[in-house]
Amino acid sequence: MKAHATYAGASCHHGQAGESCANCKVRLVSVCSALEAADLHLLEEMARSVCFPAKATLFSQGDPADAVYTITSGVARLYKLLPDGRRQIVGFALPGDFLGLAMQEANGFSVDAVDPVVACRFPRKAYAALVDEKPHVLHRLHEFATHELTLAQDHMMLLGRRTAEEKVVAFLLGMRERWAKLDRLSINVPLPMSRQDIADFLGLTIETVSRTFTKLARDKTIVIVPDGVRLMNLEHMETLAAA
Amino acid sequence: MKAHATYAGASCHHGQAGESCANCKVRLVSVCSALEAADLHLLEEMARSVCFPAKATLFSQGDPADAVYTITSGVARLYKLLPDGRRQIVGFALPGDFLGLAMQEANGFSVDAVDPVVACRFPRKAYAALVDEKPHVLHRLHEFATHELTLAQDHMMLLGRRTAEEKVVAFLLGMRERWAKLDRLSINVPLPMSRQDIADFLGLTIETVSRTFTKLARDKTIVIVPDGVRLMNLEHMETLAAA
DNA sequence: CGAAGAATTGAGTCCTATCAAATGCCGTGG
DNA sequence: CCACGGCATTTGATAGGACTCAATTCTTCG
Repeated sequence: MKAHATYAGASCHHGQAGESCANCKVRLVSVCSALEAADLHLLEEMARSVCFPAKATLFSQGDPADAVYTITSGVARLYKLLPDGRRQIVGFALPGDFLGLAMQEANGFSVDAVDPVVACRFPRKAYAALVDEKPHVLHRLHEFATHELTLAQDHMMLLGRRTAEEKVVAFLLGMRERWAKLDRLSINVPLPMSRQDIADFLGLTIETVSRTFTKLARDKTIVIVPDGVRLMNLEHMETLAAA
Repeated sequence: MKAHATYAGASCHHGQAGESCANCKVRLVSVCSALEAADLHLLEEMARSVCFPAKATLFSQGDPADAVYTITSGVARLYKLLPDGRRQIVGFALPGDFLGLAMQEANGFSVDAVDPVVACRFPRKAYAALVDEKPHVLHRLHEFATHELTLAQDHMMLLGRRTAEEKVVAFLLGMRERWAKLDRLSINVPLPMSRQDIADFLGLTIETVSRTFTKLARDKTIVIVPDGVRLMNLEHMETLAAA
C-alpha cells in the first residue's frame, strides 16, 4: 500500500530554492492556484523548498510565526498541548494544505512531520506583502480559512457527540476522501500517522482506537494492512458515520 | 444581573431599515469597522435591521445562504444536528459577531436566537459584491475567520481532552472574557443560554453540567445567580482551566 | 394559584480510561 | 542469517467518570 507514493517520492536532495512553481505537483490544489502563470516567478523568488524528517518540528505553539508553508509531500500533524502533557491534534496537513492561515504574530499550535515532509516555505513578511497586493490571493486564502473552519466545526461535532466507533469510522472515511482528492480514489486508505496520533485526533486513548480497529476488522468492515487500512464495506461505514 | 442590558435594550420596534450604521453600538467590534465613515452609507443601503424572539431560527443547516448577519444585540447559538437528534453547539454569537463567514451556497450549521436577538441583515449577493470591491473588507473578514478558527481549535482541545469540571470552568472564563470586550469587565457572567445549550456546547449532558455547577458553588468558586454566575475565585478557576 | 418547563438531585449502569502484560515489527549488529 | 533490543500495537482485567433513567424542586408566567 503505497497509494501516496507519488507525493512521498518528491525531491529533497537537491536542497536549494523551489524547483519551479510551474511544475509543482500540488499547485493546483494549493493557495498558489490563485496566481497566473505570469505571477508564478514572484512566488519562486520568495519560496524555498524545505524538508523535514519524520518527527521533526516545523514550528511550535507560541513561536513567532516568521514563515508560512504549503505541504508538498508527506503528512504533518497540527496539535495543541496542555501543561500536563495532554495533547489534542487539531488536524493533519496533507500535500497541498497550507500552514499559516492565521497570519498572526505567534503560532496557535505546533506542527511536526508525521513522515518525511517536504514543504514550500515563504517568509511571512514577503507573503503578507503579496497578499496585500493581490486581492485574488487573499480571496483564495479566505476560501481556505472558511474551509478549515467548516472542517473544524465538523470535528467539534465528532469530538463532542460521537461514540468511539463512530469517531474511528468517520476518521477513516475522511482520510479516504482527502487522499482521493490528491491521488486516485482507492479503498486503500494510507495511515502514516501512529495509533497515538489517531487517538489524540479523535479524543480517545490509544487502546480504544486499537480495540475499535480490531472490532471493525472482525466485522469485516475493514482489513488492516501495513501503513493503512482497506475499506471493505463502505455502505456500512457511511451508515455508522451518518447515524 | 443585567450586565448586557445595554445591548438587550436595543430597538426592534420601529422595524424598518438600519437606523444609521454610524450610531451602531457594535460597529467598532464588527466587520463594519473596516469601512470609512464615507462608505457607511453603502452599508446602510443594503442593511436591514431584523429581530428574532427567543428560540426563533435565523437560518438552518443546508439552507441556501441568501444573507449574512451581524448580531446587534442578544445571543444566538450555532449548532449542528445528527440525524438521531444529537446536537453539538459549535459556538455562541454575541453582539458584534458575524454570521456568514463561509460565503458558501449552503449554510454549514443552524442558528437560532437564545434570547431576543436583533441583527443587521445583508443580502449575500450585495455583500459579496462589496467584499469584491473593497479588499479592506475582505481583509477584515479574513481576520474574523482566522479568529474563529483559533477559537474552534481551542474548543477542540476542550472537547477532546478536558474533564467535565475543566470544560465548565473554561466555558465560564471564556464567556466572562467575551462579555468583558463588549460590556464592562465584571465578575458577574451573564448566561442567557440554558443548561442544555451549555451541555451541547461542552459535549456533556445537562445533568453533568448541573452537577458541576453545584459542585463549583459548594466550593465557593462560583455563586449561581439568576441568568448567570458570579465568579468568586478567579485564580482557582484559571488554574483549573490551564491545568 | 397552578401548570409547564427548566434545573437539580439521586441511584445505578455503561462506555471508555487506566493499568498491566503479551505480541508483533524492524533495524542493528554479531 | 538470525538473535537482540526498542518501540508500536494489541489484548486483558479492572476502575471510574460521565451517562441514563427517574424523581424532586425550582421558576416562570398565564
